[in-house]
Amino acid sequence: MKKNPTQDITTEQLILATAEKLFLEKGYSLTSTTEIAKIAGCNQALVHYYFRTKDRLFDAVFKKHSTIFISSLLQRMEDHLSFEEKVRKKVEIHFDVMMENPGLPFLFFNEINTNPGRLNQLKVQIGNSENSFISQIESELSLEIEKGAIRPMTATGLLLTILSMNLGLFIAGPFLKTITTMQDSEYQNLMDHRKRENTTVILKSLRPE
Amino acid sequence: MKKNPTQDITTEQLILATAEKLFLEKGYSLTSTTEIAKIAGCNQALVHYYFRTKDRLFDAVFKKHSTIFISSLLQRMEDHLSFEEKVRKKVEIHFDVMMENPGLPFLFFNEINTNPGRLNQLKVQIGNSENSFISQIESELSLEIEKGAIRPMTATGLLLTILSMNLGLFIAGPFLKTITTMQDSEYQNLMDHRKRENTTVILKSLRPE
DNA sequence: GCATAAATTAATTGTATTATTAAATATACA
DNA sequence: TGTATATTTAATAATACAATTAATTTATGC
Repeated sequence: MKKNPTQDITTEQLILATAEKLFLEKGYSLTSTTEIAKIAGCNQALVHYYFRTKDRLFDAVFKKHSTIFISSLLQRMEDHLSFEEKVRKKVEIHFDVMMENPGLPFLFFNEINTNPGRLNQLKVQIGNSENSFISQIESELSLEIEKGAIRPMTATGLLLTILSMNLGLFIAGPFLKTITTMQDSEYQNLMDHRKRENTTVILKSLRPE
Repeated sequence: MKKNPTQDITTEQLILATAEKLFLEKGYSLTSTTEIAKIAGCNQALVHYYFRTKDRLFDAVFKKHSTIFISSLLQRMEDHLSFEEKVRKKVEIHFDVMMENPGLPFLFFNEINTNPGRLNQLKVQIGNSENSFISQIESELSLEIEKGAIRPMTATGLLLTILSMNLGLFIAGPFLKTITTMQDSEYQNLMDHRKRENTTVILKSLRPE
């Protein structure tokens, strides 16, 4: 069945992995099935044999990564944590996922602008998990607000702040890196620092008065 | 010289305007010179007659919009304003510019990922204006920090926070709008609210302790 | 009005791309 | 071993695109 039985990865998986890499780097339209095949080291027709169309192939990649992204944002935190610790950890986890998948915002953003239809498949995913982080912190949040420990806001609003800060940084970061010709190590330092900074900003934004 | 002398807009300007619209909507690679010509109502060769290559045409669009974007972020505020008022106004101006040019982040972001070389031309632009907002607030900021009115941070760091928050929102916003099938008016309300929210978050993030 | 230059078009070239088809090769399995 | 099935390839069709060329139309200055 397999041509190269020494490797335990199938050709199909190899094609998918290659496509993943290229789509994340350059987006849908700048990536050709020819290039995917070339880099994967197989015939171009094979890409279509396994995935029929470029669009379906992209879809496979998109599904996988949207799941990573969405769940990092919406997953519940451990219940025993305090409210502030939940928020802090949420920021950090979301940040780390983006750090590990720097191509992710690009993939998403590109799709919103060029093919918003593809986002529809996310509705189900998000609808299902809506009673996750948001519903988890909702009651706790209104309690803190009543106590006067936190200024009035909604759970969704808080989540949007977290998303904005982290997402914005991962868009602005590469931009900054490019125009200031920063070294990789410098960039790493910057991002480490901004992770702490983003957490600080968000936690401070909760304060009342 | 002009085919249609009743309009005071030249064909060249019309082509540029059409290209602007399409590039902002769909990015470089999904926009063809054929489509530009079609929508502008002229022959495709004319696009190349005026701008030689698609790349140069894009460059013209990019230059124009990058100037808008960069200067909204780096321009000095009126000197007479208090420090807090300077920050507040900076957030609002930057926000408003993005609101008026919703395609702008996409244009930039796309270029970073697909053709970082084009960003080099921004270096000069940014280098020149570096002694603008940042240098304007730098001394004032360190004064406030010494007084203990603001927690320790750099002017660049503060600007990055502003950029992150606003940019992030304008990426996350369309995403939210799409997956929640929001009406335009609802979206407008959301953004109005988030403008105030972003300002609040950023001003709160200055607080010491 | 006429010559010159500018603006515009039709036609075409070369290339890249997605997708399909039919043939070839490898694998499984009985 | 032999046959069915899965995998892989070469070849190619169909299309879209950027860019060029030569010809045509339109405007301008004299």
